[in-house]
Amino acid sequence: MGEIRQTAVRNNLLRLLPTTSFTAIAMHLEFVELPRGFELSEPHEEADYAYFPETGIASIVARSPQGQHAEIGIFGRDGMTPAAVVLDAGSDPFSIFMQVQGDGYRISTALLKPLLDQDGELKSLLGRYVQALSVQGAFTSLSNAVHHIDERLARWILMCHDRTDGDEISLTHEFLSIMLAVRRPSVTTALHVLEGRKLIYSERGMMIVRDRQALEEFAKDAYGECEREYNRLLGPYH
Amino acid sequence: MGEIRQTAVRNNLLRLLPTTSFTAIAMHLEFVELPRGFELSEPHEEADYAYFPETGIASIVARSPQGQHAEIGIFGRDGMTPAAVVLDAGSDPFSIFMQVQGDGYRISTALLKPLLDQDGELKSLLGRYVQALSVQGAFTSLSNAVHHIDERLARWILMCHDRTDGDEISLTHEFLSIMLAVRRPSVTTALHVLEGRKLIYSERGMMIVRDRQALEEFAKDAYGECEREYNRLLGPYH
DNA sequence: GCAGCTCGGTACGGTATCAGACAAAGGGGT
DNA sequence: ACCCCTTTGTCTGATACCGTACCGAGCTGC
Repeated sequence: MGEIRQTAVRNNLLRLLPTTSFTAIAMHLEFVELPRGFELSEPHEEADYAYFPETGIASIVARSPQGQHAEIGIFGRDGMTPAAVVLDAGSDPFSIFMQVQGDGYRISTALLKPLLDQDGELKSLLGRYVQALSVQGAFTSLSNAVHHIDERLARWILMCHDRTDGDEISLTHEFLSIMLAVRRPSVTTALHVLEGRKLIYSERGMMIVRDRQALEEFAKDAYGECEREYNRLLGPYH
Repeated sequence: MGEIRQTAVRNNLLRLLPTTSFTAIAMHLEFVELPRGFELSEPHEEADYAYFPETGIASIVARSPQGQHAEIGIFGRDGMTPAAVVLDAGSDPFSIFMQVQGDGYRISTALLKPLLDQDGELKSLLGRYVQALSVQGAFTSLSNAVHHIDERLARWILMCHDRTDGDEISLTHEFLSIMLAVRRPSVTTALHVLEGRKLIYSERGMMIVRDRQALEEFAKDAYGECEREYNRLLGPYH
């Protein structure tokens, strides 16, 4: 605790805080490992901690009563959870968990809430992030409705790539199929398409981005809008 | 203006405000007609007014660069726009317009912003609404991904029915097809399915809900989650 | 080196939905 | 009454994706 230098922090929200706001929050931040599968918040339960990832990627997943599920957004060092704290909503109906292992800072929600009430800058910053997140959800919705699987896969890879350091993303097809709400074999064939165009390289349990530029062109209509919105609201994060 | 009695107001957010908050905002509220097609806010533009509908239904639509579009949510007397004011985000990338004609109150965003900063109750209430709205978007996303057209149509009709007074909803198939991001003839056949099961009655330019209970059962997995969340956050609105 | 698991590749038939086109029906204006 | 425009109904062929099943390939442990 205690000694966190803001310039050494990688989480974009923490970086963007004014110095005074940062020092106020920093004394309560605790560094934690975030292993794959770690639950940052459970559906309909009030979270004990807010998390600001430094590395790794978290998934936000909605589930229907009958157990259908779809990913509605992801975040890494660009974001935080839970949005419900910022909106004074208590809980939200989503599963939020680490999909790519990493680490980050946490603060008890009991401590974060009063800080939010006192500090307009903090509130505004996190408010803008919540907007960016909900815009991401909206464009996921659009993509689910109108884009083909391979484009949606490309979009998804790009979004992960934005939030990781190297060009390597390690995930199984099974997992990807859940994220995209499609069959597992559909992921396999969609990956083959991308691989055939030399946009990515893929092998058991992981893939490597080979040509990011071309990947963006392939995803074209599916990628970009919510990234532009994030940029407008909170600047670049990588 | 001046003389708006809170008990006579139908907009649920205005109704839920504590009396002091309501009187503070009420003196700036202006009653306006909201004809079909009226733009409550345009993409990437800062809105001049915030709207609190009393009747009618508004659509929130996301557009991709290449002009694909999909509805991500709707609201009527249960909500307001723009969410961006609440989140200190300036604008948002959506088209928001009246899809069923109605009326409501508006207030200049320049006046609403300072009220939000001063009044914690107002801020909390609208924050909770923003959460409800973004949850609605999330479940739209899920529905787009996993549910069949007729279920999505049923969901959509139910959501409209929640926000209107009678059992009658007047919209063309063309319009519906845009909302659901499907072909126009697909709407026609999906409506036939619902009509065949005697859940609705449909004729040129309008439809009538005949058996709401059965409609909910038909939509089953697609309907209910975000309504429960709204209820938890803001109570019933009809 | 073999057993046993997870993960990935592939195949087959089925179907929901699409793209596009066209015709019939309703409704309003002159 | 008529014309015209909007809205709805229907058809044909194509295709993206599904459900299911099965097998091979790659890791891990002993």
